[in-house]
Amino acid sequence: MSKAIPNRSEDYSLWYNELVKKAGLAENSPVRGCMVIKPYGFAIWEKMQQTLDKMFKETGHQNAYFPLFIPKSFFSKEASHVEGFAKECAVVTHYRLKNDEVNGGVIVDPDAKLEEELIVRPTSETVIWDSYKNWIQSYRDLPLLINQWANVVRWEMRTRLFLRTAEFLWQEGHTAHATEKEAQEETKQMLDIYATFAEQYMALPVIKGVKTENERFAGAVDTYCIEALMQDGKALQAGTSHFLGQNFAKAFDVKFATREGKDEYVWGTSWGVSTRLMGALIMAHSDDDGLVLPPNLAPIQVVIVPIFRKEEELASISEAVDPLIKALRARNIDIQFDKRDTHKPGWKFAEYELKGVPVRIAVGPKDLEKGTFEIARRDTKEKSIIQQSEATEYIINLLKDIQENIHSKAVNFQKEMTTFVDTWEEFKSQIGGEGGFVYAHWDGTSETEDKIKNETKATIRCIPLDAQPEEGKCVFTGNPSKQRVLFAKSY
RNA sequence: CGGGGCGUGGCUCAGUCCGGUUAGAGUACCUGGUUUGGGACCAGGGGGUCGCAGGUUCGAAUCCUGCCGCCCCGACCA
Repeated sequence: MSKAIPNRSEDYSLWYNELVKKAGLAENSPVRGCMVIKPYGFAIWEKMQQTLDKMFKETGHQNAYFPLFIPKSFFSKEASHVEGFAKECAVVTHYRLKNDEVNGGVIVDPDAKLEEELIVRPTSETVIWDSYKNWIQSYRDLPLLINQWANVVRWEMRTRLFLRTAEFLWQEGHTAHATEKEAQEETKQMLDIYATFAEQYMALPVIKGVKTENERFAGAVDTYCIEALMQDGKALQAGTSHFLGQNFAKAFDVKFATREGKDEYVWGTSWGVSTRLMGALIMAHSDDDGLVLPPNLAPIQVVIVPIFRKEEELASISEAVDPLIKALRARNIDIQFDKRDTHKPGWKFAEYELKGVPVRIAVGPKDLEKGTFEIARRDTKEKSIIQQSEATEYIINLLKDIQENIHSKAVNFQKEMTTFVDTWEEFKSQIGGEGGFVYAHWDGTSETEDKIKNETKATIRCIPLDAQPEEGKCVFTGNPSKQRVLFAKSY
């Protein structure tokens, strides 16, 4: 059997790239830095969307939609925000094309210059807060809990499928509250939702924490994040939740009348996850044979591959699997019966492994004779012969078991790749070697953080929320520190 | 924007240094047959502006000049 994808340990980024393409998730588009998400990849994203959307609505949020274009002037209202995004904005300057009389083709009509340029949103804080000014008058209008599913554009210098593309799909929540405490609670609630989603659906353990000043979102008072560890020992920021304080309220003049009749600025939050989660899902669990999808997010959870020579054989196989298909569908399992005669069984086995389908059932003449199914699990590659009458319950339990197994495998990996270091030598050799999560003391200054980054490429991923206070000395300067922070090389 | 590499059927690439039959292979695709419990085999077939433009030459994928595009490493970042 020829290898469909490169070996994971030999060249991780080549492996990742080929896997994304071969599994039919996405490909590079002719448009610079953009990607085409193919049906199978989009089906996974849709499952993520549905799950997250439900969690948002259960916590009182509503969806809305705001414009793609943002007038340039909106950006100048929050100084640190514009500074953070200025270098990566796509700008619309004209609104019309015309025929090129000289060279043929079309040119931008110089007469159609916009009076004010429009920025293609890199994030929507500014347009949304501009609306909030009109939506919020009194404490009765609060809290305002809005989410939007949208695309955004950031003109990145270098792109990578799912992990960093010039255009990406995401969800951005933007909330306004009467009190600082309530906004803080919202920020943390959404971080918890992201962490729960990562753990329970993506089977991905994450570290919750707060960003240092260097890594903070432009315009935020505090940026909280979840950090995940990939199989090559690099960290990936999988989601962020920002406490905005009153920064945007002040910039866009969003005030409300309190019960006491006083005018006050509202308190804001914003939070988002993107198609980058797809990258995390792929990199965290996949192996040299392809994707390994957690059952809770797999578009196809169970596939049936019939093994047959003649039409009659397929007919009797269909008859045998029909009750199983009905029973599993009744239990909300996504099951597919691949009766195509254009591909051989072996080809299908390899294909569904590449696509990460958690459970595969093979049914042939031998099974029909014995009244059995051959049931194979993607995560461990184990095969079992199961009586047809017991198959439904077996598969339902197996899906649960696979979900748990993928999760605990990722938990163990993260544990093995987590080290606590106290000396600069250890720090350098750990980061330069196998990488992983490195907990070390830090003196709390941006200067030290920058120096460590310049020397080792490692950054502070976050100051973990659940870290125990611990007296120590900064691994770089030796200055006093009160708790360890999480270092790693990152994507 | 700096440093490196590469543009040849859909995909992966050989051929380029040292110019010379009709430009090749693997894979994918189409047809027929044999196959079908782990990416089948045999036979036949279709598909190429050799990135673009110009130049040198009897002759250019190959040499020269200019341009364009892509990938990798950095800086930047969800």
